Amino acid sequence: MASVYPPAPPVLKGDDPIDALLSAHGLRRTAAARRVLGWLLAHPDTSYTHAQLQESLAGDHAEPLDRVTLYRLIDRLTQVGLLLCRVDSQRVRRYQAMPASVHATPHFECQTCHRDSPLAGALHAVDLEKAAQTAIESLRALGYTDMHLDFAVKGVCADCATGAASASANAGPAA
Amino acid sequence: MASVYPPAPPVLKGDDPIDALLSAHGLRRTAAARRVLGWLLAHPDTSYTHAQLQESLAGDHAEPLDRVTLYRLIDRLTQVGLLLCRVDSQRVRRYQAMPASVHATPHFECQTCHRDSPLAGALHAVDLEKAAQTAIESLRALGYTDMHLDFAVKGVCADCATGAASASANAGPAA
DNA sequence: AGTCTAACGCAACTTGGTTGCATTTAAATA
DNA sequence: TATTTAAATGCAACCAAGTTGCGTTAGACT
Repeated sequence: MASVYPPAPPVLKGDDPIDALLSAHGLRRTAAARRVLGWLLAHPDTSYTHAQLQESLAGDHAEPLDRVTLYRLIDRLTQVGLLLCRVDSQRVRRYQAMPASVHATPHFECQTCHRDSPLAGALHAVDLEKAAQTAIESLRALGYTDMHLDFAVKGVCADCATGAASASANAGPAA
Repeated sequence: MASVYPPAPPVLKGDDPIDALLSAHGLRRTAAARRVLGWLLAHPDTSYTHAQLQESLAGDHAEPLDRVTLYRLIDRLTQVGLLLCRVDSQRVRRYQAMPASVHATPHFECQTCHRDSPLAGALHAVDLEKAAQTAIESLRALGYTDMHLDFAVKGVCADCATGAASASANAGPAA
């Protein structure tokens, strides 16, 4: 079948950026992995719980994707650094496609829709990072290890505070 | 019996600082409340899980203090502002006697012994607080609500990094 | 002393997450 | 291309942290 269209590599197998990412991190290119990573990459800057992910993925296609498989898949993606995992104030884990720079960069995290956005201008981000790095270095000199900066303004964003809140609070900003 | 020593009020009932705190916050002075709040006030700057608290309290006295009672007691103490509650990276809640100022004050949190100490000198705390407050104000002007600053350097402190780690990791720095 | 309600304590339940194990399948190799 | 083999899947059972319901105990306020 494929031989009828000889030199047409419109979407070459290894070309797909998601497949490439998976392989580059030593993971297999399975249907589940493609769906999860693809979905999270398509919805950056927002974090989702295991339950939200399962629901969103089930909504798209038919097959609901096993609970445990999703847990393990998420674990693997997180371990290789493709996902970022945070624990929210309700103590559930939220996952997000790994942003370019999270650590030491001031963010705003909306506690309702769970979007997060960098606080570039407002607060002098660069100065803060520098000050923080200095602090971390001096602590390291004292024997402290494994340090990272945890810096965020948390609250409810304007969208959620007005009226979109009810919708966002329930299902997350999936749509 | 008591009338034999007429004017001697060595430890007047209302005088106990813990009882005073409880009453001042509209809580009853029960044995359990006294034990929990007393213990946490005696071990400031460190956060404890429900399980650690239950164990520590059982160690002191005899009666083990019911699981659910402790959960509800901790909730009440937190709601009235006597305790501070955080969720750690293992997604379990950790409680601590409310420090004078937590919000907007840079802290170091040891992920092993769960002591936390202010980062006063290292990083220009005052400048940071000011910058952060400015950022928060400008966000508020945009319609953002319920904001607070979440600012900490997390890592492993020198004590835990060297050798005390094993002991601390298991039971916390209770002793 | 008597009343009223907060706090207690037991049992049952829920939620988010994990473990064991047999089956499937991507990918390395023959 | 067929064979091998270890990673990934999916089901069931399990676990820990936390919650809910409800009858009982005991502070606190008259």
